[in-house]
Amino acid sequence: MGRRSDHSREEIKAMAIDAAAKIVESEGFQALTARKVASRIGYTVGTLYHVFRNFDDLVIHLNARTIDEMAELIQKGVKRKRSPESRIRTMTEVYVNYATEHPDRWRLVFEHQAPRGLPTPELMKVRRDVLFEMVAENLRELSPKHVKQEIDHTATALWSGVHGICILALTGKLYLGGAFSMSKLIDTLIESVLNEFRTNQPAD
Amino acid sequence: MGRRSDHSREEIKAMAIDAAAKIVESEGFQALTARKVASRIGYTVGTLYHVFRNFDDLVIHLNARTIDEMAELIQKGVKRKRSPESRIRTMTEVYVNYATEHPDRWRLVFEHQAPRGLPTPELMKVRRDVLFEMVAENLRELSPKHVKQEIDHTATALWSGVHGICILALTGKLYLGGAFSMSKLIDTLIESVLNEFRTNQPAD
DNA sequence: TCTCCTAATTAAACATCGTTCAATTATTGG
DNA sequence: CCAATAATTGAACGATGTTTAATTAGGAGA
Repeated sequence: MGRRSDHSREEIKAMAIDAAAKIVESEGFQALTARKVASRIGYTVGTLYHVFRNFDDLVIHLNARTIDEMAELIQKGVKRKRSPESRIRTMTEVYVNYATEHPDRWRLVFEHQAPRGLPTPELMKVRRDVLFEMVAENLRELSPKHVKQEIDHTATALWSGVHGICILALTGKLYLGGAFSMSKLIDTLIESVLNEFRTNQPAD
Repeated sequence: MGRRSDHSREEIKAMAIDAAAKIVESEGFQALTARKVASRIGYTVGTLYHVFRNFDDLVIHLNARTIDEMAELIQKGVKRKRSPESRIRTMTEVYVNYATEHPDRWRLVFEHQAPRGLPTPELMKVRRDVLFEMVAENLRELSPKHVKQEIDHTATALWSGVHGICILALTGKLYLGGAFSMSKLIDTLIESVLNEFRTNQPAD
Protein backbone atom coordinates (compact mmCIF):
# COMPACT_ATOMS: atom_id res chain seq x y z
CA MET A 1 0.00 0.00 0.00
CA GLY A 2 1.22 3.49 -0.69
CA ARG A 3 0.15 6.86 0.50
CA ARG A 4 -3.13 6.65 2.33
CA SER A 5 -3.27 10.00 4.01
CA ASP A 6 -5.89 8.70 6.36
CA HIS A 7 -3.96 10.56 9.01
CA SER A 8 -1.38 13.29 9.01
CA ARG A 9 2.05 12.75 10.45
CA GLU A 10 1.08 14.53 13.63
CA GLU A 11 -2.05 12.47 13.94
CA ILE A 12 -0.09 9.26 13.62
CA LYS A 13 2.37 10.52 16.19
CA ALA A 14 -0.42 11.24 18.64
CA MET A 15 -2.12 7.93 17.96
CA ALA A 16 1.12 6.08 18.52
CA ILE A 17 1.77 7.80 21.83
CA ASP A 18 -1.80 7.04 22.84
CA ALA A 19 -1.39 3.39 22.00
CA ALA A 20 1.96 3.21 23.75
CA ALA A 21 0.46 4.69 26.90
CA LYS A 22 -2.31 2.10 26.89
CA ILE A 23 0.09 -0.77 26.36
CA VAL A 24 2.31 0.38 29.21
CA GLU A 25 -0.67 0.80 31.51
CA SER A 26 -2.20 -2.56 30.82
CA GLU A 27 0.79 -4.80 30.17
CA GLY A 28 3.70 -2.99 31.76
CA PHE A 29 6.54 -1.13 30.14
CA GLN A 30 8.40 -4.33 29.40
CA ALA A 31 5.63 -5.16 26.96
CA LEU A 32 6.01 -1.94 25.01
CA THR A 33 7.06 -2.88 21.50
CA ALA A 34 7.32 -1.02 18.23
CA ARG A 35 5.33 -3.64 16.36
CA LYS A 36 2.66 -3.74 19.03
CA VAL A 37 2.20 0.01 18.90
CA ALA A 38 2.09 -0.05 15.13
CA SER A 39 -0.50 -2.77 14.89
CA ARG A 40 -2.71 -1.05 17.46
CA ILE A 41 -2.96 2.03 15.30
CA GLY A 42 -3.41 0.01 12.13
CA TYR A 43 -0.01 0.66 10.66
CA THR A 44 3.30 -1.13 10.26
CA VAL A 45 6.58 -0.63 12.05
CA GLY A 46 7.93 1.12 9.00
CA THR A 47 5.40 3.90 9.36
CA LEU A 48 6.37 4.31 12.98
CA TYR A 49 9.96 4.81 11.95
CA HIS A 50 8.79 7.32 9.43
CA VAL A 51 7.36 9.42 12.20
CA PHE A 52 9.76 8.73 15.08
CA ARG A 53 13.54 8.70 14.78
CA ASN A 54 13.71 5.43 16.69
CA PHE A 55 12.07 3.56 19.51
CA ASP A 56 13.64 5.71 22.21
CA ASP A 57 12.17 8.72 20.52
CA LEU A 58 8.72 7.23 20.95
CA VAL A 59 9.39 6.47 24.60
CA ILE A 60 10.62 9.99 25.18
CA HIS A 61 7.44 11.42 23.72
CA LEU A 62 5.36 9.11 25.87
CA ASN A 63 7.32 10.18 28.92
CA ALA A 64 6.83 13.82 28.07
CA ARG A 65 3.11 13.26 27.98
CA THR A 66 3.23 11.41 31.28
CA ILE A 67 4.99 14.31 32.97
CA ASP A 68 2.56 16.77 31.42
CA GLU A 69 -0.42 14.84 32.73
CA MET A 70 1.11 14.64 36.17
CA ALA A 71 2.07 18.31 36.20
CA GLU A 72 -1.43 19.31 35.21
CA LEU A 73 -2.96 17.21 37.98
CA ILE A 74 -0.57 18.79 40.45
CA GLN A 75 -1.40 22.30 39.26
CA LYS A 76 -5.11 21.59 39.65
CA GLY A 77 -4.67 20.07 43.09
CA VAL A 78 -2.60 22.97 44.31
CA LYS A 79 -4.96 25.68 43.09
CA ARG A 80 -7.40 25.47 45.94
CA LYS A 81 -4.77 25.43 48.62
CA ARG A 82 -3.92 28.67 50.35
CA SER A 83 -0.79 28.11 52.41
CA PRO A 84 2.55 27.27 50.84
CA GLU A 85 2.92 24.32 53.18
CA SER A 86 -0.41 22.81 52.22
CA ARG A 87 0.49 23.34 48.60
CA ILE A 88 3.72 21.42 49.00
CA ARG A 89 1.89 18.64 50.79
CA THR A 90 -0.71 18.51 48.08
CA MET A 91 1.98 18.35 45.43
CA THR A 92 3.50 15.27 46.95
CA GLU A 93 0.08 13.71 47.49
CA VAL A 94 -0.88 14.07 43.86
CA TYR A 95 2.57 12.91 42.83
CA VAL A 96 2.32 9.79 44.93
CA ASN A 97 -1.21 9.09 43.80
CA TYR A 98 -0.29 9.37 40.17
CA ALA A 99 2.71 7.10 40.64
CA THR A 100 0.57 4.58 42.47
CA GLU A 101 -2.16 4.57 39.88
CA HIS A 102 0.14 4.48 36.86
CA PRO A 103 3.21 2.73 38.21
CA ASP A 104 4.53 1.56 34.87
CA ARG A 105 4.18 4.86 33.08
CA TRP A 106 5.74 6.59 36.03
CA ARG A 107 8.64 4.19 36.24
CA LEU A 108 9.25 4.46 32.53
CA VAL A 109 9.88 8.17 32.98
CA PHE A 110 12.67 7.52 35.43
CA GLU A 111 14.10 4.24 34.27
CA HIS A 112 14.28 4.86 30.59
CA GLN A 113 17.63 5.99 29.45
CA ALA A 114 18.51 7.18 25.99
CA PRO A 115 21.22 5.18 24.26
CA ARG A 116 24.48 5.58 26.11
CA GLY A 117 26.23 8.83 25.52
CA LEU A 118 23.35 10.71 23.94
CA PRO A 119 22.30 13.76 25.93
CA THR A 120 18.88 13.99 27.47
CA PRO A 121 16.62 15.86 25.07
CA GLU A 122 15.70 19.38 26.07
CA LEU A 123 12.11 18.14 25.85
CA MET A 124 12.60 16.23 29.08
CA LYS A 125 14.81 18.62 30.99
CA VAL A 126 12.29 21.42 30.81
CA ARG A 127 9.47 19.25 32.02
CA ARG A 128 11.39 17.84 34.97
CA ASP A 129 12.34 21.25 36.21
CA VAL A 130 8.75 22.45 36.37
CA LEU A 131 8.04 20.39 39.46
CA PHE A 132 11.24 21.36 41.25
CA GLU A 133 10.45 24.99 40.58
CA MET A 134 6.95 24.65 41.97
CA VAL A 135 8.37 23.40 45.25
CA ALA A 136 10.92 26.18 45.28
CA GLU A 137 8.27 28.83 44.70
CA ASN A 138 6.29 27.67 47.70
CA LEU A 139 9.38 27.54 49.85
CA ARG A 140 10.12 31.13 48.89
CA GLU A 141 6.64 32.15 49.91
CA LEU A 142 7.08 30.27 53.14
CA SER A 143 10.22 32.14 53.97
CA PRO A 144 11.06 35.04 51.69
CA LYS A 145 14.21 35.86 53.59
CA HIS A 146 16.13 32.87 52.35
CA VAL A 147 18.47 33.41 49.44
CA LYS A 148 17.50 31.76 46.19
CA GLN A 149 20.30 29.25 46.32
CA GLU A 150 19.23 27.93 49.68
CA ILE A 151 15.64 27.71 48.57
CA ASP A 152 16.51 25.75 45.46
CA HIS A 153 18.77 23.51 47.51
CA THR A 154 16.04 22.70 50.00
CA ALA A 155 13.49 22.18 47.25
CA THR A 156 15.78 19.73 45.52
CA ALA A 157 16.52 17.79 48.68
CA LEU A 158 12.86 17.64 49.63
CA TRP A 159 11.50 16.66 46.25
CA SER A 160 14.23 14.11 45.61
CA GLY A 161 13.59 12.57 48.98
CA VAL A 162 9.90 12.21 48.26
CA HIS A 163 10.80 10.68 44.93
CA GLY A 164 13.06 8.18 46.67
CA ILE A 165 10.31 6.96 48.98
CA CYS A 166 8.01 6.78 46.02
CA ILE A 167 10.23 4.71 43.81
CA LEU A 168 11.33 2.28 46.49
CA ALA A 169 7.75 1.72 47.56
CA LEU A 170 6.53 1.27 44.02
CA THR A 171 9.19 -1.22 43.11
CA GLY A 172 8.43 -3.25 46.21
CA LYS A 173 11.70 -2.48 47.91
CA LEU A 174 10.19 -1.08 51.07
CA TYR A 175 8.57 -2.64 54.05
CA LEU A 176 5.07 -1.30 54.01
CA GLY A 177 2.02 -2.39 55.87
CA GLY A 178 1.25 -2.14 59.55
CA ALA A 179 1.88 1.40 60.69
CA PHE A 180 4.02 1.95 57.60
CA SER A 181 2.68 3.75 54.59
CA MET A 182 4.06 5.88 51.84
CA SER A 183 2.16 8.93 52.93
CA LYS A 184 3.34 8.64 56.51
CA LEU A 185 6.92 8.32 55.39
CA ILE A 186 6.55 11.33 53.17
CA ASP A 187 4.87 13.30 55.94
CA THR A 188 7.87 12.67 58.13
CA LEU A 189 10.23 13.85 55.43
CA ILE A 190 8.28 17.01 54.67
CA GLU A 191 7.82 17.83 58.32
CA SER A 192 11.53 17.42 58.94
CA VAL A 193 12.78 19.43 56.01
CA LEU A 194 10.28 22.23 56.47
CA ASN A 195 11.08 22.55 60.17
CA GLU A 196 14.76 22.68 59.41
CA PHE A 197 14.09 25.22 56.71
CA ARG A 198 12.14 27.49 59.02
CA THR A 199 14.67 27.12 61.80
CA ASN A 200 17.53 28.20 59.61
CA GLN A 201 15.72 31.34 58.61
CA PRO A 202 18.20 34.19 58.38
CA ALA A 203 17.63 37.00 60.85
CA ASP A 204 16.85 40.38 59.36
CA MET B 1 32.36 -30.97 23.08
CA GLY B 2 31.02 -32.83 26.07
CA ARG B 3 31.88 -32.80 29.69
CA ARG B 4 35.08 -30.92 30.31
CA SER B 5 34.99 -30.45 34.03
CA ASP B 6 37.53 -27.70 33.77
CA HIS B 7 35.38 -25.95 36.31
CA SER B 8 32.73 -26.99 38.75
CA ARG B 9 29.24 -25.62 38.54
CA GLU B 10 29.96 -23.19 41.35
CA GLU B 11 33.14 -22.04 39.66
CA ILE B 12 31.31 -21.33 36.44
CA LYS B 13 28.65 -19.49 38.37
CA ALA B 14 31.25 -17.30 40.02
CA MET B 15 33.10 -16.72 36.76
CA ALA B 16 29.89 -15.72 35.04
CA ILE B 17 28.96 -13.23 37.74
CA ASP B 18 32.49 -11.86 37.56
CA ALA B 19 32.27 -11.42 33.83
CA ALA B 20 28.82 -9.88 34.08
CA ALA B 21 30.06 -7.36 36.61
CA LYS B 22 32.89 -6.34 34.33
CA ILE B 23 30.64 -5.97 31.33
CA VAL B 24 28.21 -3.81 33.26
CA GLU B 25 31.02 -1.64 34.61
CA SER B 26 32.69 -1.07 31.29
CA GLU B 27 29.81 -1.05 28.82
CA GLY B 28 26.75 -0.32 30.90
CA PHE B 29 23.96 -2.62 31.92
CA GLN B 30 22.27 -2.31 28.56
CA ALA B 31 25.22 -4.19 27.12
CA LEU B 32 24.85 -7.14 29.45
CA THR B 33 24.06 -10.17 27.33
CA ALA B 34 23.97 -13.88 27.96
CA ARG B 35 26.15 -14.63 24.97
CA LYS B 36 28.65 -11.96 25.93
CA VAL B 37 28.98 -13.33 29.43
CA ALA B 38 29.34 -16.86 28.09
CA SER B 39 32.03 -16.02 25.59
CA ARG B 40 34.00 -14.08 28.20
CA ILE B 41 34.30 -17.16 30.35
CA GLY B 42 35.00 -19.43 27.43
CA TYR B 43 31.67 -21.20 27.33
CA THR B 44 28.46 -21.13 25.36
CA VAL B 45 25.04 -19.78 26.27
CA GLY B 46 23.86 -23.32 26.80
CA THR B 47 26.27 -23.79 29.67
CA LEU B 48 25.07 -20.57 31.24
CA TYR B 49 21.54 -21.90 31.19
CA HIS B 50 22.78 -25.07 32.76
CA VAL B 51 23.95 -23.09 35.74
CA PHE B 52 21.40 -20.28 35.92
CA ARG B 53 17.67 -20.73 35.56
CA ASN B 54 17.48 -17.84 33.15
CA PHE B 55 19.00 -14.47 32.42
CA ASP B 56 17.19 -12.76 35.28
CA ASP B 57 18.67 -15.31 37.61
CA LEU B 58 22.13 -14.21 36.53
CA VAL B 59 21.25 -10.56 37.02
CA ILE B 60 19.86 -11.29 40.46
CA HIS B 61 23.07 -12.99 41.48
CA LEU B 62 25.09 -10.07 40.16
CA ASN B 63 22.89 -7.68 42.10
CA ALA B 64 23.31 -9.72 45.24
CA ARG B 65 27.05 -9.43 44.89
CA THR B 66 26.77 -5.70 44.28
CA ILE B 67 24.81 -5.22 47.48
CA ASP B 68 27.25 -7.40 49.39
CA GLU B 69 30.20 -5.37 48.20
CA MET B 70 28.48 -2.17 49.11
CA ALA B 71 27.36 -3.45 52.50
CA GLU B 72 30.89 -4.56 53.30
CA LEU B 73 32.32 -1.17 52.39
CA ILE B 74 29.71 0.47 54.57
CA GLN B 75 30.48 -1.83 57.49
CA LYS B 76 34.17 -1.03 57.21
CA GLY B 77 33.60 2.69 56.95
CA VAL B 78 31.33 2.71 59.96
CA LYS B 79 33.64 0.73 62.20
CA ARG B 80 35.93 3.58 63.16
CA LYS B 81 33.11 5.98 63.89
CA ARG B 82 32.01 6.41 67.46
CA SER B 83 28.80 8.40 67.46
CA PRO B 84 25.59 7.07 65.92
CA GLU B 85 25.21 10.26 63.95
CA SER B 86 28.66 10.06 62.41
CA ARG B 87 27.96 6.44 61.60
CA ILE B 88 24.79 7.34 59.73
CA ARG B 89 26.61 10.07 57.87
CA THR B 90 29.38 7.70 56.96
CA MET B 91 26.86 5.15 55.74
CA THR B 92 25.38 7.58 53.29
CA GLU B 93 28.81 8.79 52.21
CA VAL B 94 29.97 5.31 51.34
CA TYR B 95 26.66 4.59 49.70
CA VAL B 96 26.88 7.66 47.51
CA ASN B 97 30.51 7.01 46.68
CA TYR B 98 29.80 3.47 45.63
CA ALA B 99 26.87 4.55 43.50
CA THR B 100 28.97 7.24 41.88
CA GLU B 101 31.87 4.94 41.12
CA HIS B 102 29.76 2.04 39.88
CA PRO B 103 26.67 3.77 38.52
CA ASP B 104 25.60 0.99 36.19
CA ARG B 105 25.96 -1.81 38.70
CA TRP B 106 24.15 0.28 41.25
CA ARG B 107 21.31 1.17 38.91
CA LEU B 108 20.94 -2.42 37.86
CA VAL B 109 20.15 -3.32 41.46
CA PHE B 110 17.23 -0.94 41.53
CA GLU B 111 15.99 -0.98 37.98
CA HIS B 112 16.03 -4.66 37.30
CA GLN B 113 12.72 -6.27 37.77
CA ALA B 114 12.01 -9.95 37.64
CA PRO B 115 9.49 -11.01 35.02
CA ARG B 116 6.09 -9.57 35.83
CA GLY B 117 4.30 -11.35 38.59
CA LEU B 118 7.19 -13.34 39.97
CA PRO B 119 8.00 -12.50 43.56
CA THR B 120 11.32 -10.95 44.52
CA PRO B 121 13.65 -13.74 45.58
CA GLU B 122 14.39 -13.94 49.28
CA LEU B 123 18.01 -13.56 48.26
CA MET B 124 17.39 -9.90 47.54
CA LYS B 125 14.97 -9.03 50.30
CA VAL B 126 17.40 -10.06 53.00
CA ARG B 127 20.21 -8.02 51.54
CA ARG B 128 18.15 -4.88 51.12
CA ASP B 129 17.00 -4.95 54.69
CA VAL B 130 20.53 -5.06 56.06
CA LEU B 131 21.11 -1.41 55.23
CA PHE B 132 17.78 -0.22 56.59
CA GLU B 133 18.46 -2.07 59.79
CA MET B 134 21.88 -0.50 60.17
CA VAL B 135 20.30 2.94 60.04
CA ALA B 136 17.65 1.89 62.49
CA GLU B 137 20.23 0.54 64.93
CA ASN B 138 22.04 3.83 65.01
CA LEU B 139 18.84 5.75 65.43
CA ARG B 140 18.02 3.57 68.41
CA GLU B 141 21.39 4.31 69.94
CA LEU B 142 20.82 7.97 69.26
CA SER B 143 17.56 7.95 71.11
CA PRO B 144 16.76 4.76 73.00
CA LYS B 145 13.47 6.12 74.23
CA HIS B 146 11.74 5.92 70.90
CA VAL B 147 9.58 2.91 70.24
CA LYS B 148 10.80 0.49 67.65
CA GLN B 149 8.10 1.37 65.15
CA GLU B 150 9.00 5.02 65.15
CA ILE B 151 12.67 4.21 64.77
CA ASP B 152 12.06 1.96 61.81
CA HIS B 153 9.78 4.54 60.30
CA THR B 154 12.37 7.29 60.56
CA ALA B 155 15.12 5.02 59.27
CA THR B 156 13.03 4.15 56.24
CA ALA B 157 12.18 7.75 55.46
CA LEU B 158 15.78 8.85 55.87
CA TRP B 159 17.38 6.09 53.86
CA SER B 160 14.79 6.27 51.09
CA GLY B 161 15.29 9.99 50.85
CA VAL B 162 19.03 9.58 50.49
CA HIS B 163 18.40 6.98 47.85
CA GLY B 164 16.15 9.37 45.96
CA ILE B 165 18.79 12.07 45.80
CA CYS B 166 21.27 9.45 44.74
CA ILE B 167 19.27 8.02 41.89
CA LEU B 168 18.12 11.34 40.48
CA ALA B 169 21.65 12.68 40.54
CA LEU B 170 23.09 9.57 38.97
CA THR B 171 20.59 9.47 36.16
CA GLY B 172 21.24 13.08 35.37
CA LYS B 173 17.86 14.29 36.49
CA LEU B 174 19.12 16.82 39.01
CA TYR B 175 20.61 20.24 38.65
CA LEU B 176 24.04 19.87 40.12
CA GLY B 177 27.03 22.12 39.90
CA GLY B 178 27.54 25.49 41.46
CA ALA B 179 26.74 25.30 45.12
CA PHE B 180 24.75 22.13 44.48
CA SER B 181 26.21 18.75 45.21
CA MET B 182 24.91 15.37 46.15
CA SER B 183 26.61 15.40 49.51
CA LYS B 184 25.24 18.81 50.42
CA LEU B 185 21.74 17.73 49.50
CA ILE B 186 22.12 14.63 51.58
CA ASP B 187 23.54 16.59 54.48
CA THR B 188 20.45 18.74 54.47
CA LEU B 189 18.22 15.70 54.49
CA ILE B 190 20.06 13.96 57.31
CA GLU B 191 20.27 17.11 59.38
CA SER B 192 16.56 17.69 58.98
CA VAL B 193 15.41 14.19 59.76
CA LEU B 194 17.76 13.75 62.71
CA ASN B 195 16.72 17.06 64.23
CA GLU B 196 13.08 16.15 63.88
CA PHE B 197 13.81 12.75 65.36
CA ARG B 198 15.56 14.22 68.41
CA THR B 199 12.87 16.85 68.88
CA ASN B 200 10.11 14.29 68.96
CA GLN B 201 11.85 12.30 71.66
CA PRO B 202 9.28 11.00 74.11
CA ALA B 203 9.62 12.31 77.63
CA ASP B 204 10.31 9.72 80.31
C1' DT C 1 -9.31 13.69 -17.21
C1' DC C 2 -4.83 11.79 -17.76
C1' DT C 3 -0.14 11.61 -16.22
C1' DC C 4 3.85 12.09 -13.82
C1' DC C 5 6.15 13.02 -9.62
C1' DT C 6 6.37 12.75 -4.89
C1' DA C 7 5.79 10.92 -0.54
C1' DA C 8 3.59 7.45 2.43
C1' DT C 9 3.26 2.66 3.41
C1' DT C 10 4.46 -1.98 3.32
C1' DA C 11 6.87 -6.32 3.39
C1' DA C 12 10.91 -8.45 3.80
C1' DA C 13 15.41 -8.80 5.47
C1' DC C 14 19.15 -8.21 9.09
C1' DA C 15 21.49 -8.74 13.29
C1' DT C 16 20.77 -9.64 17.95
C1' DC C 17 18.28 -11.01 21.89
C1' DG C 18 16.65 -14.82 25.54
C1' DT C 19 15.59 -19.55 25.52
C1' DT C 20 15.25 -24.53 24.41
C1' DC C 21 16.86 -29.05 22.94
C1' DA C 22 18.76 -32.87 20.56
C1' DA C 23 23.20 -34.46 19.68
C1' DT C 24 27.82 -35.11 21.06
C1' DT C 25 31.48 -36.02 24.11
C1' DA C 26 34.27 -36.30 28.35
C1' DT C 27 34.12 -38.17 32.79
C1' DT C 28 32.91 -41.42 36.35
C1' DG C 29 31.49 -45.89 38.62
C1' DG C 30 31.31 -50.71 38.36
C1' DC D 1 37.19 -51.65 29.75
C1' DC D 2 32.50 -50.47 29.20
C1' DA D 3 28.31 -48.46 30.15
C1' DA D 4 25.81 -44.86 32.39
C1' DT D 5 25.86 -40.10 33.42
C1' DA D 6 26.27 -35.44 33.04
C1' DA D 7 28.40 -31.34 30.84
C1' DT D 8 28.80 -28.80 26.66
C1' DT D 9 27.77 -27.48 22.20
C1' DG D 10 25.48 -25.72 18.09
C1' DA D 11 21.59 -25.02 15.87
C1' DA D 12 17.05 -23.59 16.00
C1' DC D 13 12.92 -20.63 17.53
C1' DG D 14 10.32 -16.56 18.06
C1' DA D 15 10.67 -11.78 19.08
C1' DT D 16 13.11 -7.59 19.25
C1' DG D 17 14.76 -2.75 16.97
C1' DT D 18 16.13 -1.03 12.59
C1' DT D 19 16.88 -0.43 7.52
C1' DT D 20 15.65 -0.64 2.70
C1' DA D 21 13.73 -1.60 -1.77
C1' DA D 22 9.60 -1.97 -3.71
C1' DT D 23 4.97 -0.58 -4.15
C1' DT D 24 1.05 2.46 -4.33
C1' DA D 25 -1.97 6.36 -3.43
C1' DG D 26 -2.51 11.33 -3.70
C1' DG D 27 -1.83 15.94 -5.68
C1' DA D 28 -0.10 19.13 -9.40
C1' DG D 29 0.11 20.45 -14.06
C1' DA D 30 -1.36 19.69 -18.78
